[in-house]
Amino acid sequence: MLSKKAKYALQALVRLTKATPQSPILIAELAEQEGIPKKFLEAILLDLKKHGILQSKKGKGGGYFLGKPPEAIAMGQVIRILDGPLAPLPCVSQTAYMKCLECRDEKTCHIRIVMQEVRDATAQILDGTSLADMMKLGPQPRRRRKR
Amino acid sequence: MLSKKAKYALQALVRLTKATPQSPILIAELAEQEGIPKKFLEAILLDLKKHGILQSKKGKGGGYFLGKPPEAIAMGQVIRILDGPLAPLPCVSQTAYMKCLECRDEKTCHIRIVMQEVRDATAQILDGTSLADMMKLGPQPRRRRKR
DNA sequence: GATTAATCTACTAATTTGATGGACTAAATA
DNA sequence: TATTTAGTCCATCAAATTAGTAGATTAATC
Repeated sequence: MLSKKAKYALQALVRLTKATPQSPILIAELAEQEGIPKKFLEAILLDLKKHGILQSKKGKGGGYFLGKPPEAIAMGQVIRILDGPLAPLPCVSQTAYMKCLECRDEKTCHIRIVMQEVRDATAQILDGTSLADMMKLGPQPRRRRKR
Repeated sequence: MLSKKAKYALQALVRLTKATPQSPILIAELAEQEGIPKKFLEAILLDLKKHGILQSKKGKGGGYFLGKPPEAIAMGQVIRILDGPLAPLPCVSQTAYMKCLECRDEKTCHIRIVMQEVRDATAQILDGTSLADMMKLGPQPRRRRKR
């Protein structure tokens, strides 16, 4: 389940596709429009900034805007920043692999094999969908992407 | 991320494929073999029993065994029992749908559309894989199932 | 009726999640 | 350069969830 943090982040990013370095959007504005506690959103945006997803300007006329083109911002990356690995088990994570403590033979662990499939399917969708892709989506489901 | 509860449940179920009504397996035995706190496992098995996944016998010669054939036990069902809906957002859950509070138009919510894809892909794998299927899996990935 | 083993009730501890308050820093501008 | 604006940093907090424990009870077998 996605945390509120990640969901707020995605909501904010959708809004921020309308921002530019010349006309950034205020935290307060985003918070109000999306019904997100301002202080909470503040921490989220800062986190995204530290990972290069966003940039910001201080002082009058300041605010937030995208740190790179929406084509280069993958949903998977955003969710990992806020919620950690996509994998349902640490032993199938690509970005934060950790061996199961008592798992004697990982290669034949039945549970692991299924969870690996789940992780791959999830990652394929989320890493294969950029912010730009998402903005283009309509009510009709699309065909599965290749990569 | 799968909870320990769900992971323990799956581990126990793998072991329980070896049990029969005539020779059930003890909670204590399962707990020791899998390194699961006994009392914790107790609650998990009871929960699975209440949902028809397991059956049990009390007294000497008692223990747990599968409540239905392993072909009829879907991974998705087990995980839902222990961890709740598979969906990353309540608004894309088939089994526990809940509208987002401030989402004005669900049909065009970009986030929802992507999360719907994730839920569908996850459910396809987990509801399409029975305990029997899982036991058959080897290190080689299989082709995606139809349903 | 003694033993075995699951069941039920009720906690408790630890961790994570969601959120808040206030001081501090950098940029713009009057 | 003083003031205002708006992001940054730090510390803390409450609620919820997750993980685990304790002890009494019930049902089956010998």
